[in-house]
Amino acid sequence: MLTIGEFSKISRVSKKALRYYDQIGLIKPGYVNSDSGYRYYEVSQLRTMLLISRLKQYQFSLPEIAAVISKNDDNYLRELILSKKSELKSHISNQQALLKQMEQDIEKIERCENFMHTEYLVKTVVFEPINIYSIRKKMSLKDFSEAFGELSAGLGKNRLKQAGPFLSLYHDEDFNPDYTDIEVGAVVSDSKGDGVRRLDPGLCCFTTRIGAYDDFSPCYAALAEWVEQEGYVISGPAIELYIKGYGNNVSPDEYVTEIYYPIKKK
Amino acid sequence: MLTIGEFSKISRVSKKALRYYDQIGLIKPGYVNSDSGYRYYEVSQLRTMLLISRLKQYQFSLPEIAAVISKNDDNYLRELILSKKSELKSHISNQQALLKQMEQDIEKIERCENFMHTEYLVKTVVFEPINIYSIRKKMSLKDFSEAFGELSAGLGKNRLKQAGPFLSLYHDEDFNPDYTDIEVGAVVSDSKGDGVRRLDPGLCCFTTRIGAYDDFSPCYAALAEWVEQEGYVISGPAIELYIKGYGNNVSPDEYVTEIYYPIKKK
DNA sequence: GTAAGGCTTCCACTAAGGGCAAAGTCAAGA
DNA sequence: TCTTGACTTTGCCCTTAGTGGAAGCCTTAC
Repeated sequence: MLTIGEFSKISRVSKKALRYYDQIGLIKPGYVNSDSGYRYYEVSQLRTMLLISRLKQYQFSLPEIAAVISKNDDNYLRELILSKKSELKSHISNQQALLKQMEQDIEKIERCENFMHTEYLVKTVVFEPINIYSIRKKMSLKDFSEAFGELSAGLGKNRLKQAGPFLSLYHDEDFNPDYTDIEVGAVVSDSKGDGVRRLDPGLCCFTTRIGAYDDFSPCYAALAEWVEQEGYVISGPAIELYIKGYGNNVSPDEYVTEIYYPIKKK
Repeated sequence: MLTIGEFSKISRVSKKALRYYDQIGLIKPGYVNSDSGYRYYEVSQLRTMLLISRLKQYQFSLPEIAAVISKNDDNYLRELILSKKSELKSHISNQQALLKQMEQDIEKIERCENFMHTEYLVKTVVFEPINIYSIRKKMSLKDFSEAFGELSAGLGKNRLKQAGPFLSLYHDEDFNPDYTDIEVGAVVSDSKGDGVRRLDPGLCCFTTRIGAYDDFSPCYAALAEWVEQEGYVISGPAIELYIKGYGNNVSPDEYVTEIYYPIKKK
């Protein structure tokens, strides 16, 4: 049997962590002296501890690791590693996209351009009423793209004829990235049907953004600045119109999105 | 001026976060009604908020972002982005190594091998006394490789003749990954000199590990199991001998390391 | 027998906010 | 002018995976 210090040294896990793992029931010492409270670990527990450390490297949470250990089912573990693997993969590709953006920003700074400042031409328009088929729900921003899958399925099921681009409306009061009140939709020719409604935002200001769906915030900032300057106020949820996008077989650099804010005079 | 809710919606930052940023002084609303405590933001602050969000994506901590904003120096920002970029790059390559290991583990499970179980042949030997030049200090495990640079420099400066492999000793009581008491050294022919000492661990058990310096824990576990089984106890700090390694112009897969534990009979 | 070091528990703290509650404020409609 | 409902305020506790320190027992070596 090993004292906590010996076990800590061999397994390369801190004593503090070992006590914590004991506390949450992840790995309990083989024997605890009930008088002194001293923990004594079996040498065989080193294997378990090793597995824990490995899974921690793999970004498993402690409850997940505890589940793996208590189940002791290789197939379950395999599934979990596979899912973590794909999670990690998408994480890596996100980070690689970030790297690219960092490089662009550095170039911008080196060209002495005003960092973060992109010009957007803002115009007003009276948004003509359209009929849309839409699904509105609260979702995490991560699930945004999935919603369009659901939308397409709904279009087919209801035998609706798409007559314009996909779009989305941001209804949230009180922004929260994990729980956003979004309505995704598509312009349809029909004016009746399940999920079909009339969209009539009236007077809007809008701007056109060309490029991938990475970071629309500068557009929104530009619109808000314009609204303030021209003495309007925003009077409804923002509308994004995906003029050219994912479905159009063009590269993300050529995506075209129009962003509208319904406005009225102050 | 915008209420916190409007500012939140446009900037896509939660109200909670905005209040928190106000509290820590990262971005304070342009005007606060001193009667009601209501926060009102300038439209122009959207640009600042955008910068904050961007830097947060880049894994800047909030104090780092605050420094960027208060300094308002493009060159400083550029340096910081550059350093975050290289940090992120090494992070990505770590994660890619993890991916590879995950794949190996999955294969192992699919071949129905005992997961995490590698056989190591453990033997005993009387470790003949050697002279080593060494540097002992507490360091983070991340700085481990740097220590060998320092060691090489020290060897040259003290005109010592290297007469054997590099090695390291793990002195820590109470393992702590950020602050480990490690002695890195090299076998030398001289028996006197600054930093030169005699290493005489006596009876040892040891095992040989072939492969990259990624995860030695299974070796340590195997050694500890052997020590227990054979009725010994560990009597000194572990020693790693880098027989073939970084300096030897071989691929990491062919690295050879011997790991020793000084032991005595119980 | 004693001193040193090892072990115990308990409390506070981390980063970046999220959840919730009670209470105060604002603007629009009656 | 009043009321209602939406909006905002502060304050407190909670999150992950532990770290740090303090005060006080317990073991072990000499």
